[in-house]
Amino acid sequence: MGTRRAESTLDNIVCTHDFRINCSDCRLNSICLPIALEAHDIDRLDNIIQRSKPLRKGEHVYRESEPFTSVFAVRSGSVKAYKITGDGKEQITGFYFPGELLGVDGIAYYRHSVSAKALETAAVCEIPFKRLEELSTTLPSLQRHFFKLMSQEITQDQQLITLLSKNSAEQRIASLLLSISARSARLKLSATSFRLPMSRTDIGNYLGLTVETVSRIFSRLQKAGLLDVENKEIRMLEIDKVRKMAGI
Amino acid sequence: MGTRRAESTLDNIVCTHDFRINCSDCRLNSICLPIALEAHDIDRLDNIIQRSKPLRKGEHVYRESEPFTSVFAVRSGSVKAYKITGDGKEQITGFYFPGELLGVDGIAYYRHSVSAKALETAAVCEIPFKRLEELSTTLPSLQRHFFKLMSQEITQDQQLITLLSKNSAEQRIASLLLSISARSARLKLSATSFRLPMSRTDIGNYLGLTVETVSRIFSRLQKAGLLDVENKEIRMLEIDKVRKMAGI
DNA sequence: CGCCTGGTTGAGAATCATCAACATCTGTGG
DNA sequence: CCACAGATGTTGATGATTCTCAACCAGGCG
Repeated sequence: MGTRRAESTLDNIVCTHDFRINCSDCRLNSICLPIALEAHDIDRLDNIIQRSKPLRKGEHVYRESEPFTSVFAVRSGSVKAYKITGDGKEQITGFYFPGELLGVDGIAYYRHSVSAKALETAAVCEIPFKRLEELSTTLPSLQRHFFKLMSQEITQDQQLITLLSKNSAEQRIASLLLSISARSARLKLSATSFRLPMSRTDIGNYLGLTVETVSRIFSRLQKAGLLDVENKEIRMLEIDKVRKMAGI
Repeated sequence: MGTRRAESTLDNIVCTHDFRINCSDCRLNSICLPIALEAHDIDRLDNIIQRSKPLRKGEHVYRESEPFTSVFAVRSGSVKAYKITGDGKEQITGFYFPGELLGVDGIAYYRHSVSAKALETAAVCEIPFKRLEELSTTLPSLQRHFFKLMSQEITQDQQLITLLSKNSAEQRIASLLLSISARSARLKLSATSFRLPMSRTDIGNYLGLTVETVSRIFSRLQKAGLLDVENKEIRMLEIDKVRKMAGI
């Protein structure tokens, strides 16, 4: 009951105290921004990146409608992006894990179109966009990589659109679990055992479901023997069946 | 019964026969790609743009998983983007009207992640991406404009996500109508009277609803006096009530 | 300890999907 | 120009999924 499975949490993959580590040494650099760069170009990028202090749970990386000045890479922990709709409701548009880039939504209008806040203790790298833009003009591979990241954001959003438009509650949950599983694996962590950093309410919000439905489906999947759910700790016992359920 | 309201169709705003018109003379240039450019820079962009022959209804601009080489600007008519999901279903991810850019989804993996086909007779400008990229490095305002367009795509997708996640069938339809109304207005056409280029099935697919539900809601809005629906011709009689219904 | 937030479970209600029948529109060939 | 066929759209009856409301439980923190 009281035991924690801390070894599987996503927020421990880099030491959060040593936030001065630079891009060349960062163990995330194979999935983060500089993937396409040569060593000496990484240093040039490294010079413009600002490493911020760890954020505590609930603290904002940036807020909707704030002037857009930077994009951010998650170093540890996790972040949710959300916007407040016309009628005051929250809509979560994405969850971001270590190595993932957030904030590109702000480029269009020089303002952030969503807010981003830490789901747990988290650290982010801040990359001033103006300087990134300047650097891009002299480093074509950086420009290309940056285009690629924005395009990935589009592809992801479109996947979510499909999920919301066509799939049942069960399929949505299964897909989210598989997505988090894949990201956990990308970080060299377990693909079958991980901790959900977000609340059930957040999951429901993101997937267009109510908390109750989310809760019921977790229970159902557990009863069916596909999952072992213990609060936020998830163990996927039958990942193939989960895949099938998600429609893959 | 037999009378057409052809004056309001979106596909007539430029002469589809004269597809050799260049960017400087194009009446869409204030909303299309070169918005941020000086006259002599527009010429440089103009040189790399290829104008294609008009597409007939159902013809593809590009197909999912084809190698990505170009982005496209709609000159006349309209286009839908869609992808085929794992289990063989179609999911429409967007509708594109004159002056709008499509194809940026392909940048990430050098392949198109969706297919795009003409909803009616349509003409598009093809912009080879490689040359656009090269030109971008010497024209910062073009690079910035291009970032902006990709970012807009993200913002739009996120709006659709919110729509699908939080809103009722009635609200989704109302929102789509308002979106098309706004785009019609941007093309200097009527904001209250326009022709829907897509089928009811397409609308349902895009909004995550069945055809029947779409049809019923059109009927309901007509009975309530908010709309005048005559097949694909829409007249918005009470646009403020539609706005309220959409939650704006 | 008790409060408060977050999560679970149940019963009933609402929305939307499904199935089915029918109407209308489009375009093709006579 | 008409007739027909297939596609597209409308309407109704029924049913399933998910939401809403409500009660209850568990864990974390002052």
